[in-house]
Amino acid sequence: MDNEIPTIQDVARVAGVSTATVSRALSNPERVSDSARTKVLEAVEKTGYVVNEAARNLRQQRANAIGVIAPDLSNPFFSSIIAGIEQIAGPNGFGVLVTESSMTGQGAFDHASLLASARVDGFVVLDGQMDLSRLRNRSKGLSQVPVVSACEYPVDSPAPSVTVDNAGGAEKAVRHLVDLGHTKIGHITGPRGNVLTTTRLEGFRVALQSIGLIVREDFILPGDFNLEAGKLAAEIWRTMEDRPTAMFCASDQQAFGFISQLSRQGFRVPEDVSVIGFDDIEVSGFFVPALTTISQPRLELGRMAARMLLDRINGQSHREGLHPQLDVTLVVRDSTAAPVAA
Amino acid sequence: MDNEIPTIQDVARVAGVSTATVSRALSNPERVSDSARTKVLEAVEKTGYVVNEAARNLRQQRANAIGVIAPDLSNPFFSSIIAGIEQIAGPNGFGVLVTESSMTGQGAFDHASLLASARVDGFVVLDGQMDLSRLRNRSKGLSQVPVVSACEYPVDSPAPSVTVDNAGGAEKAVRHLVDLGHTKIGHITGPRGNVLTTTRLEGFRVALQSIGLIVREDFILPGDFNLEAGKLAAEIWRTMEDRPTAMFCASDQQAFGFISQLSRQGFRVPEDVSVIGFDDIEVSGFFVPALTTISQPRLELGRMAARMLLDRINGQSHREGLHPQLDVTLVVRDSTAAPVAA
DNA sequence: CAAAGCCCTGCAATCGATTACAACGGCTAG
DNA sequence: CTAGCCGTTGTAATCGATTGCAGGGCTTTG
Repeated sequence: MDNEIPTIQDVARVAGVSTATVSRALSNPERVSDSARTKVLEAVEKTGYVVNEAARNLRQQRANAIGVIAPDLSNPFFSSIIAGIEQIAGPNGFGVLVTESSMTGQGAFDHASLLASARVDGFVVLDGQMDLSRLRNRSKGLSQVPVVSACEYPVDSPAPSVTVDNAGGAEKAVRHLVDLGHTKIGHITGPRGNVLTTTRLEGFRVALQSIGLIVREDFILPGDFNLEAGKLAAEIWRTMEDRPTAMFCASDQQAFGFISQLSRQGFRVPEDVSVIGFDDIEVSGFFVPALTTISQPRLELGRMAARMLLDRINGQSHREGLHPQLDVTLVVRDSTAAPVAA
Repeated sequence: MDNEIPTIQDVARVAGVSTATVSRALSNPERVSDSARTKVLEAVEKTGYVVNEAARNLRQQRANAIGVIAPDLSNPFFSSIIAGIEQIAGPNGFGVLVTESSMTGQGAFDHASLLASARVDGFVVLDGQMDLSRLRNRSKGLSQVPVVSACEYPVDSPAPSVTVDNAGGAEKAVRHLVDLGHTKIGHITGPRGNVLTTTRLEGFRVALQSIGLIVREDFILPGDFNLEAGKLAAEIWRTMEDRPTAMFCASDQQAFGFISQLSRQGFRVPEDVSVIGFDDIEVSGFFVPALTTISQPRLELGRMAARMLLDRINGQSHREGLHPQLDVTLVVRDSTAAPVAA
């Protein structure tokens, strides 16, 4: 077996045609004759030819790859989205380069350089804090840098984005708790400055008001999306004189931290306090108690973001609108129940 | 601001030197004069030049990227490893392309093609079931295809790998349970045919025997690493006439599924049965009850795999041995306790 | 029957960086 | 004083695929 990698020259020689014909036969099959096409395909089969992407990328001035900028790779929430991106990008011939936002500025891996260096044709950004303004444009015809925000998004950016209905999710959560009979409902927020934090908080406020309940500011605890934040919030809840009987958490992880810490202190969920999360990550259905939560279509989020980005890269503009918003659904499990009569 | 991307020609013109000098000044700074170097660096600064990777890759016949083949992207266990790979690859100028094994054969994204097409220089394989034999060699000087297995590994492959001491972990788990006073210890295995499954099972057997306990085959339940498998095992445990008082689970996720299902049926952990997991994923410390488990250094696993692969790609051979094995540690939390006196 | 058009194909330029080779100036040693 | 060497620099070939342009053969049309 020959160990050398065959080039288009080899294929051309075997097929008895020019390299131009080989190239055309492979990328524009309808532009060559039937006989040429079959000869080329046979030669490709025989030689085991695979296109050299580096050469193609150089000539075509595109990378056939997209970058994904995620804030935290170890968070299971993001990995599903990335899987969704993969599902679309791969079959379209695009590679997916994953980077953590925290890597910015590390050697040649600054994200701006990643684009400028022709390594990727665009980005899916999962981190709302990213400063997109520094990205330079590489592809000539495009009016804007090919970037699509998913999930989180910078508030003032003109970049297209795909998100979920965060306010609607908050409302569904509140309504569920109210339906169970709760009136003293608290909220643990996400990190300060995050769009998801503000939209979910706002949705929470609006929902309470529209139902006719007053919003108690002391029931709104500052937090983060991670486990630790839930734990800290639990400590605060414990010391409150007048406690909420139900908590709407900004993320499932946060809810886990909250429940975990309460259990450790001898409280029980949902008997002592109902808890509802947001995200519906895989483990939520298997937590103890199984977590009631707002389910996000994470895979679809990634798939749609990838589709939108590929469209932009290919010059087609917003097939599905500039800012599609996906629906979320309430998943009722065991962490919420009617409040015990006082 | 000029919207065109500057090339090495532009830098050469601004600096008043040839492109060769620019190239040398950037990649072999010691081979040019001080004056030339400063002129070049200033010109780079002024133009905002970033090397075109496609051109470099074509000329140098390498991609400056590595591929990661993971069985399941949504499993949080793998994402940490990928983060570790990123940490090493990025600062070394290597991109990281992530693919799921399930994508194999989808369009141009067959993994063999990925290598042959000069998109990546090598692979970190996280899936022990992968057939590595089909990968073709691209880089001339190398004796073997640059592949490093991490975590899981094909049993008969000559490829280097970095793993953890699975048997040792199993032994630590068993010893912990025995120390607590358990004698009836069961095990839920991983998926059939997986190396981790067999080494952990074997470690479990050996540990029991060396302590002087007999291995009860009916206490060994077949499973998988996922949540669902734990749930199924719980159903079996429930129907057993003579139940183990402690279960060693092949993964944390599996342990969650097991505990979750038992709770739902009214059993309590660790009062009715002690449970110990394997992996120590982030949520384990926040489960209810907090999970006792064997902790794997996942980030370090990824970092070391990346280092080994980069060494191989650069022609240096196995700086740290062909098959390093990292230690695991026992983390005692609340899911294990002494058995209640019968 | 000739002019015009179309389809298919090949030639050769091109993308942007790296690098083998040659040239050149200055220095040292004989 | 000159041959030889070294350090520095530039010229131009090179990587492999794509694609503008032109030419050859065939069909269509006036």
